[in-house]
Formats: sequence, structure tokens, C-alpha cells
Amino acid sequence: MFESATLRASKRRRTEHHINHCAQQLTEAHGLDGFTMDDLAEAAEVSRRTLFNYFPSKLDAVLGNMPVLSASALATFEAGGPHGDLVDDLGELARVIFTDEGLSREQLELSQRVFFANPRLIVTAHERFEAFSEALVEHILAREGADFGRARARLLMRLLVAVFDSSLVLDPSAEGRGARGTDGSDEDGAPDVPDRPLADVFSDHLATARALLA
Amino acid sequence: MFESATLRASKRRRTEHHINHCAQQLTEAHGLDGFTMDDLAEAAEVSRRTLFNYFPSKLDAVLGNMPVLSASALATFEAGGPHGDLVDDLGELARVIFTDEGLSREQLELSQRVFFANPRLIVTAHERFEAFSEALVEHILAREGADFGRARARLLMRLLVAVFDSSLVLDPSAEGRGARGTDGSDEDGAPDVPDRPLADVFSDHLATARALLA
DNA sequence: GGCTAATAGTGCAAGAATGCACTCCATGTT
DNA sequence: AACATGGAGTGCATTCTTGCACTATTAGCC
Repeated sequence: MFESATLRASKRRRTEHHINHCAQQLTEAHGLDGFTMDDLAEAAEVSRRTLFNYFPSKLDAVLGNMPVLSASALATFEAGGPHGDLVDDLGELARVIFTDEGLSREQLELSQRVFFANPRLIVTAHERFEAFSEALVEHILAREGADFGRARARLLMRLLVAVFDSSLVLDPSAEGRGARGTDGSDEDGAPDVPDRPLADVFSDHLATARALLA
Repeated sequence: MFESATLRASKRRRTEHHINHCAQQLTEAHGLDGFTMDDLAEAAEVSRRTLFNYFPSKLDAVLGNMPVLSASALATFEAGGPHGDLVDDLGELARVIFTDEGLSREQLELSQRVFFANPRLIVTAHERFEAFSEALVEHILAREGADFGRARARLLMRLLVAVFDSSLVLDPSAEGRGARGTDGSDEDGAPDVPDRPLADVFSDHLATARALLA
């Protein structure tokens, strides 16, 4: 009756992401109408039929699905979150998404490029994103009580999205966090961390944002 | 009823090789009894049950299956081969095996190490190999006629095996083939072709062998 | 307009992979 | 000797993937 974090489930998610990723690559390379579902099947190394087992349409394959927050993570959040601080706990939710969705900066950037390059995509992408964040707003209210105010919840969401966006742009200069001790191990300041876990970057930016607004 | 060179079939072969390869790696790392079928399942990222869908036993998983020559390749061979010269055509069969079996030097070396390190394996490996080459002997006779003589066919097989073995040892010095022109594009003589297609190396060695014995 | 070719999308049956609950056996423990 | 444990191997129901034949729609062409 239930999804275990099992081999089967993880392969399913992998395939889904893989198809989506290939679809976006093809879109970027040849445009939305520049490739067929057969091409996509070949690129993703699955049968054409399987594509439609995962996505109901070509556009959906390119759009991909919104991340799904695990019931347990949501339960924790609504119960007062792991830390007890609203913002921190929302950050935690974001972290969960990054982590178990395995999002990389490259993939997210690709998505953005593809979406913005294709009007047909961006409208639905936007709709879905709004729906997604509205759902999160709902969870915030469920946690904080209706008195918190829907407007404030929405504002908070927008702030988080802004922080998220800012974590996507690669800033080669700084380390965000305070000085980390006197050990000069990172001596020549090499900013060669193009693959620094997105979740970490996000945490940093969130902390910075809080400090800025505090 | 029949194997098309289809997605399904190619995935099956890939999985089979993958399982076999993982099994050999585990064997090399921990010994035959140093890992369980659960470990192998995890390493190969398939379910434990799937292992037994591919191989009837742990030992078989480590041994792997002998390559299967396509019916069409065999038909061509028995009909007088693609070139008409017996040795060349046997070389062609070898090439087919290398190619569509996707054998790499690393994998073959690993097999050798693992087999020689485990008496339990080497006996069956040897048996199977003998059976395989005896089958080839049969095909040679079918092509050349019984008058060719089983003894000569066997000798030929042994010679080819020797050539094969010699293609496995990495010789960083020479290019085997005659000088390839005066263009100095490979200037500093860099022998950096560790991944030169095995099929090609084999062809070269075979040519050299023929020249030597001619 | 009517044809044809290409491509999106669906239904269905057969083949593969998985999860799980077994059995069997060897080895060690008390 | 009785017993527990761990790992090999099997049977079977469920889910996933594939292949293939089908329909629908659209664009180009005569």
C-alpha cells in the first residue's frame, strides 16, 4: 500500500528525472518541436511507451514534476518542525527537497534556460510553481495557526524563493559564513567549489538573508 | 520467438555483464566467500531475486557466461566467411565477439586475476572455455569439410587463443603496423592508447603472427 | 478538397524486475 | 543433541518495461 524507500521506488524516481533531463537537453538543443518522442526514447534509453508511463505528454516530460515532500517531513514540520523555528524549519524542508531529489545546479540552470526560452513552457511552469508554493503556504498556516495570516505566509514564501534563486547564481568570491577559524587550509582562497552541495549554499544564503533582515 | 537487436535484449546483456562484473570485483576485493548475494545485489543495484534470474548460482555469477556468437555471423562463417580466408574469417568472428560483447582489457584482466586466484573457479572456467573452443572447432570443420582434420582445427584454435592472450598484455612500445606515413602528428611517440579497441589490437597481433609464421 | 506521411498518444499482452515468504543446509552455541 | 543464525536458492504475486498495433491529428502536397 505504501512507498518504501526501496530499490523499486528509487529506480522509478531516477528514471523520471532522467527522462525529464534528457527532454530538457533535447529542448535546449533543438527546440520543443525539434525532437520527437522517439528521439527522446532513444536518448533516455527507454522505450517510447515508457515515456508515456511517466509523463502524460511531451510538454510534461520537459516540464518534469514538482518535487513531492515526504509525508513524514511534512508531519514533522506541521508539528513544530525539527528546530522549532519557522524559518529554519522551512529551510529544512528545502534541504530535504534538494537532497532526496538530488538537484544539481546544472540541472536547475538548464530548467531555467529551457523554460524561459519557451513561452509555451513557462506559463504552465509558473502555474505549477504557484500551486506548489501555495500548498506550502497551507502547511505554514496549518503549523502556525490561521492567525498567522495567509498574507504573511505568502510573503515568507516569496522571501524563501528569492533566497533560493540567489543560491543558484554562482558567486565565486565569498564563503558567506563567518570566518571559520585561523587555520589557513583553504589558503589561496580557491573558489573551486562549483559542486558545493546546493543545500549547503542555500543554508548559507538563508542565514545571510536572516542576518541582513534581522 | 527471436532475439531482435532490440532495446530489451541489449538491456538484458548489459545487466548480465554488469552483475558479472560486480561479482568479480567483489570476489577480487573480499574473496569468493567474502560477500553475500545481498552484497552483490546492492553493488549491482538490482534485487537479490534478479541475480538468480540471470545466474543460477553465486559461482555462475562470478564466472559469467561464455559469449554467444550470433547465428548470422556463424552462418556467414560456415558459408565461407566474409573474406574467404579461413584465418581472417576467424579473426572476424573474434572481432564480432569483442565488439558486441563490449569487452575491455580491464574486464578481461580482472577475470583472469579472479579466476587464477580461485581454484574453485578456474576449473569450471577452463572446462567451459574448452567446450567453447571445441564448438568453434566444430564450426571450422563444418566450413572446411571433415577432411580438414580435427587436429589441425584444434591447433588453429590454440594459435588464435595465443594471439588473443598476447593482445591482452599491454605493450607500450610499438604500433605493430608498418609506418603510417610521414606526418608527425603523433610526434612525441606518446604510447597513450591504453584504451585502443581490443578488437583492433587483436587484428594487429593476428597479422603479425601470420607474418611471423608465413 | 482529398491523400499521404509523420508524430502524439493509448490499449494490451508478454517479458523482466522486484518484494517477500518461504525451504534447505552448514556452522556455531549452549 | 537441540537450537539459533546466516546465507544460498525457489515460488509466486505485484509492478514496471517493452513491443506492437492501433487511433487521432496535423502539415504538406497534388
